Amino acid sequence: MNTVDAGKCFACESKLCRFVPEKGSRLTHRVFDLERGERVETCIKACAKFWIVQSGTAAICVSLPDGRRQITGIERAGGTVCGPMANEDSPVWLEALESCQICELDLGANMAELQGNPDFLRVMFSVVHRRLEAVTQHMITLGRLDSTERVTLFLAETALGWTGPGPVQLPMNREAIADYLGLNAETVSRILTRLRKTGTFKFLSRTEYLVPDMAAVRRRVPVALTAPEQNPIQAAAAGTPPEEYAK
Amino acid sequence: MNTVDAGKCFACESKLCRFVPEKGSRLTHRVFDLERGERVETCIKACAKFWIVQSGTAAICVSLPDGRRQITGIERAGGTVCGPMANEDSPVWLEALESCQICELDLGANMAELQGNPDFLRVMFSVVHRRLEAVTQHMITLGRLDSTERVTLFLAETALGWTGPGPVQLPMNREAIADYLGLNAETVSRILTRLRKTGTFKFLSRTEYLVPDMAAVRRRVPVALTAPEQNPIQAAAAGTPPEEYAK
DNA sequence: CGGTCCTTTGAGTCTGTTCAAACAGCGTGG
DNA sequence: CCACGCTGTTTGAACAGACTCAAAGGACCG
Repeated sequence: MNTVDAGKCFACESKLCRFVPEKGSRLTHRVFDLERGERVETCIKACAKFWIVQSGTAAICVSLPDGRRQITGIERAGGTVCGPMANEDSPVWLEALESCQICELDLGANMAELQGNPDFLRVMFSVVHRRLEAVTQHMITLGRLDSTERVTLFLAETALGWTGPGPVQLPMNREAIADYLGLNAETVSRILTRLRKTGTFKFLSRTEYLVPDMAAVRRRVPVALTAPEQNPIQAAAAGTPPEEYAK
Repeated sequence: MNTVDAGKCFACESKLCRFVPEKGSRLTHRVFDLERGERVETCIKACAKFWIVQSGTAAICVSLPDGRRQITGIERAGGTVCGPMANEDSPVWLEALESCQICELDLGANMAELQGNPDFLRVMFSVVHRRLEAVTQHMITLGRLDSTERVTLFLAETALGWTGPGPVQLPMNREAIADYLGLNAETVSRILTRLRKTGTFKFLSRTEYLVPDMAAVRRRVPVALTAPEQNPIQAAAAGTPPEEYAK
């Protein structure tokens, strides 16, 4: 954990750190380097903290008293998670699915002032709205898709979000996938082998795969598969010249 | 459908109509009286429309090409639904679960101006954030609760949200409950009879019930059951004197 | 009184889970 | 280098929960 290096923030979409009053303060602006499995606890409620995934992949997790766990969201580099997303009922935390750098901002000190700042409010709206879209979509997955459709959809979406070179990297183990899809690890494993055998996906290793025919995958899934896009309000909110921060 | 009567708006929490430029215009500010089953279509995307439930109960519905349906939210009197909640993939509509009065606002004309209005932006944030909380919670229900827990939770939450006199009114049929809980109608019916027989809930009719022992219900459900509460950001956003509108 | 819609109940099936065991990958230490 | 232990994955068999299909029962309305 160390003071932020602005040069590493290029991935950040929300650029929320521009609203931190004293730039670089150790209390209001920190960077965590997490190894797989490590967590950042989110505050119970009414907190004005934000976490921005700079690199790696993190899961937003909720657990029930008896140990059942649901991953309510997966954030890749650039994604922002905000404190108000937590609710008081169950513990919510951010967990690194792979080595992960996470920037934590605490805007509590000047929250009162920011309440009158349209720039800030648009970014906040954008962050929350984007998550609402994702969560709503995932609700349909959990409520109305069978296990094969869930896994197929998950692999397809992961592939569409994959920007790196080479085969798609799966930064989660079977259990994490299961907790995201509302299944259990054995079921996920069984379905993955079935999808491999039918040739829908080509697995190079347990964590690398290719999608030979995305059109065929689309036909196997009852929802539209699109690369994430911005809506006009988000675009307006995020309308900050990136050059300013990329140095 | 007729021009709004301000006196009927007392239930509205967001008071978004104060941002409509020409108050009472038929195009930007309409009221729909819906009978059970009737719908209001939500625009595909990038629309600046809002719907406020004035009375009755409405469901936010999504359907898949093969007819599967998921109810992603239930809004009672006072609740606000906003256009950006729709996504382009699947048709999304608002459906009256019982006789329902819904106020539709179209803020498209002055959206550009409103982007700089902190009052408006705080309300928008509040509306979207409140739904995000509800949807996240419901995701856990769909992903990790078994059918009995889902139905028990549903009845308990409905009861906690019930403000009227007398027994709790259930404004949905079995199929709608099923589509909300990711089950099917027969399963819901079976579980309801089981819950009736074990005495967890006392049914006076198919749509009316009492909760004899809420503490016992809480013990049967693995999540905390609390009456809906506002967080500070929402409170700040909704901080408009209600008297101003109640006349 | 008949018709429609919704609900309940039953029987059988199927999907996904549980429990258990074997297997593979990988880092550590001898 | 190999043996060992750890962790995560795969696979199997049995089970349970939820679904499908079907039929009967109620409530309501003309």
